[in-house]
Amino acid sequence: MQKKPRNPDNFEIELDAQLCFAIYGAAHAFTRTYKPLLEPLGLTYPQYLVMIALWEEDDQPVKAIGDRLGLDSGTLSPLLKRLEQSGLVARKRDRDDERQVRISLTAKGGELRHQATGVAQAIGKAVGCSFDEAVTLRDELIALKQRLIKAGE
Amino acid sequence: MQKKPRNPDNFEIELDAQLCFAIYGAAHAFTRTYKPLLEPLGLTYPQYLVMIALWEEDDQPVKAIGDRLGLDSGTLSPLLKRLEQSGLVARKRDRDDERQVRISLTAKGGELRHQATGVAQAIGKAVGCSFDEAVTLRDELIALKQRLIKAGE
DNA sequence: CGCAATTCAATTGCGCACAATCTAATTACG
DNA sequence: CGTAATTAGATTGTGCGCAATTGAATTGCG
Repeated sequence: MQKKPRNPDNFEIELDAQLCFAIYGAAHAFTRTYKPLLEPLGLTYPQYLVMIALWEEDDQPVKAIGDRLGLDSGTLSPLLKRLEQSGLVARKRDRDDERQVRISLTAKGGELRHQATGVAQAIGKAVGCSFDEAVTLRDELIALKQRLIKAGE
Repeated sequence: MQKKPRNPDNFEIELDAQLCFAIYGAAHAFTRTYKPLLEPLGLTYPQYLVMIALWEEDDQPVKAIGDRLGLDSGTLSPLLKRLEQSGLVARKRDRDDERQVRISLTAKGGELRHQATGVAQAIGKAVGCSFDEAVTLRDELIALKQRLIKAGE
């Protein structure tokens, strides 16, 4: 894969686009790998992320979950309603600040954590690289994300 | 960031989940970075990917574009209709195999390529890492994607 | 105190992403 | 040859992801 100078009359995908495309593809590959593992739990991948956030710390406001996952209320409101309908979480207004809706795990939602342990193991196997490699890649991606966010002010 | 053995009664996000989450976040950061750059061109990011594919090789069947980008007809059909309505591409049945719909650039679609040169430059700047770093990261991601796909048979 | 600005969540609208299903065209095979 | 299997694309339905708007609650400031 050689790098040629940009030539508007002889277009090639630039490295930046290749990198972006590689991330795009890897992200989709991840969600596709998670899908069959999460299906028995009745969760989609973004719902699983929300459950992880709640397993780490129960009874959080929507805003806190959104900050953690980088999602806004337009995404979370319907998603949380579906989790509520599945009987995994409860939604109640904070008494001290009635603007906030606090999300808490139901007994069923808390127990799902045990069924989910197999998921991480299966993913670890599918990732198929060493611990150190995974750490490095994770940190590079986090750094890249930070630079992109910073570049966008 | 220390690694502790898995303990179902004291849950922590596993490295695999952290890696997945990092990719998820980086992918979103990329699309957010592209968004304001592509807006003046009247393109979304997936539409931009399709245009790149067509700038590389004009007059492709939907299937070929889908294979290139990892998208199916359920995603591409409406997307291509929008590109057609924007006057950037034309859709016509292949005469030799009427199952296929060939997508070709209009004059307007071809010219858009010149306006798009600034996009890659801006992304390159936002990515903010060296050429070698970007190459390495790209290749690691491609390898990871391949392993994930392979693990899913 | 009282009004303006801010914050939080919900809602609306648009555009992917993908499974499942459908139709039409082509190819394979007995 | 003719039927079955395959292939291409479109359609439908569900669920994100995000911008923009709304409405209610809270905070800040004169």
